[in-house]
Amino acid sequence: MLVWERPEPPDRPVLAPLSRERIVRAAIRLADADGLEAVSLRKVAAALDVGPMRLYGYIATKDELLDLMVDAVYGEIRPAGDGWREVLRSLAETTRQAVHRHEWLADLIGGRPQLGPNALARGEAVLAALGGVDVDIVMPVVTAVDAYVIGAVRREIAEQRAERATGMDKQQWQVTFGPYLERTFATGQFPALATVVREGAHLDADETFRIGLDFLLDGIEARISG
Amino acid sequence: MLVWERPEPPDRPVLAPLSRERIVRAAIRLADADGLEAVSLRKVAAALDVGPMRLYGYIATKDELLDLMVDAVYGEIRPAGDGWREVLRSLAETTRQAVHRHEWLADLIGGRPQLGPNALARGEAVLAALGGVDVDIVMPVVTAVDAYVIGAVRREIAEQRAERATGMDKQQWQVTFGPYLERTFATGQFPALATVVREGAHLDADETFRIGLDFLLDGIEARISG
DNA sequence: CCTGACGCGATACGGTGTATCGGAGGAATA
DNA sequence: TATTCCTCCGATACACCGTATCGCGTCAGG
Repeated sequence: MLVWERPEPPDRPVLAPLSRERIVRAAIRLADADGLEAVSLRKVAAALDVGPMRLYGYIATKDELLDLMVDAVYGEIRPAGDGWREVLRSLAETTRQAVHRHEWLADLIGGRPQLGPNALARGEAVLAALGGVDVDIVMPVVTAVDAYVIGAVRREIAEQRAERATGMDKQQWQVTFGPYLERTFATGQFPALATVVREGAHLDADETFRIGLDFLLDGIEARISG
Repeated sequence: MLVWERPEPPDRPVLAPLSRERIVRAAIRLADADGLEAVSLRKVAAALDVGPMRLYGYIATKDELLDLMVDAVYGEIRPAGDGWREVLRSLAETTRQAVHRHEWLADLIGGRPQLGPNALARGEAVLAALGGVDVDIVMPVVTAVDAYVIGAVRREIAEQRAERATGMDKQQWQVTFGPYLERTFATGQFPALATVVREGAHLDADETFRIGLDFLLDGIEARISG
């Protein structure tokens, strides 16, 4: 052991003063790269060259960090378009795209009320663009579209992960539906299901999302301008 | 320490021979009582008077246990009714009720493809009841309804938990919308949002769910029988 | 120069999911 | 019956988690 310890490498600049924002960005980078289960306070701290406990000066709890991550992504969503239908479609599509950019969002979306600044700004943008719609019905309409999007993207990402895990691409999956399901269908227990899967049209994820969204928008149309 | 150890309490009957089903039931009991985060393999095992490692003879992983829990609840859902609209409405309502009986389901639903026997049986029941509907469109229709339900109940349970956490009842929550939001609205950053929240009709969870569902069913009607 | 407060981060604690492996118990064989 | 083998159970262990605690180094004030 040395008698005098080198006091500090004096030239390493104090990179940046650590902040909520830097913490959240680091967490999102980890989640984008390796999924949500790769986000631990220890790993986030390590990515910032800092002890784990340092983070508690900026966030109260891990759940708060997750909320901040979600809100950060909500900052990427800004619906646009003319007329209520375009606005709602844009809201749905841009939200879906955000989830595809950040798969881990599928695990968190809808799981907690989103009251962060970016989520509120998104809501403000939507409602402002929907200014012409009856104030008593606009909230249920937006809520319904959000609900549909949340459920649809969750299923979509879940399916995507399952395909990735089995190593099958979409085509194989839909044709064979997995050896397990083939076997199950072969038992004849689920005739209606088997018929639909084998004879029904097979749609890709984009089409499925759009069709369901169109159902919903068509139904909304009847109440808004019908 | 005794010279002879009591070999075993001979009268305690070997209660039941441990099975997937008993494990899943125990896990569901824990989750119903204390939430999903109370479900750990150690606690489930303890509830069954068994060492944690015993469980691995029946399940491969904790995720598999969670899948089995979800599938077990799917066994409670059996839509009924005459005509496609009644069937779909019943599908949505009974699924929602199942989530309200098992709040933890909101955390899991839609998170993985459900291919268990009960989920398939639910699908079979729905499709069989929808026998009259065009085979090319029935799948997107059911998928859309499921997506809406998943997103809607997630938001619903999330909001319910937030209210419970703040100790506010629904009325207070909607009127004050929390001191934080009041303060935020007071800044004038979100005029459209503030207007809608303050002037729009306030609906309870049942109404909100039903209205969104009606939007969707109305939109489906146009494609099915319109 | 001394003292005090303060804030950082090392350490610690109780928990998690699950891999490993020694040993007990029963079955099969001599 | 005695002995060997095999199987399967569960104690132990490992790596990791979120976070409470608290000693120490550092700096401000007297």
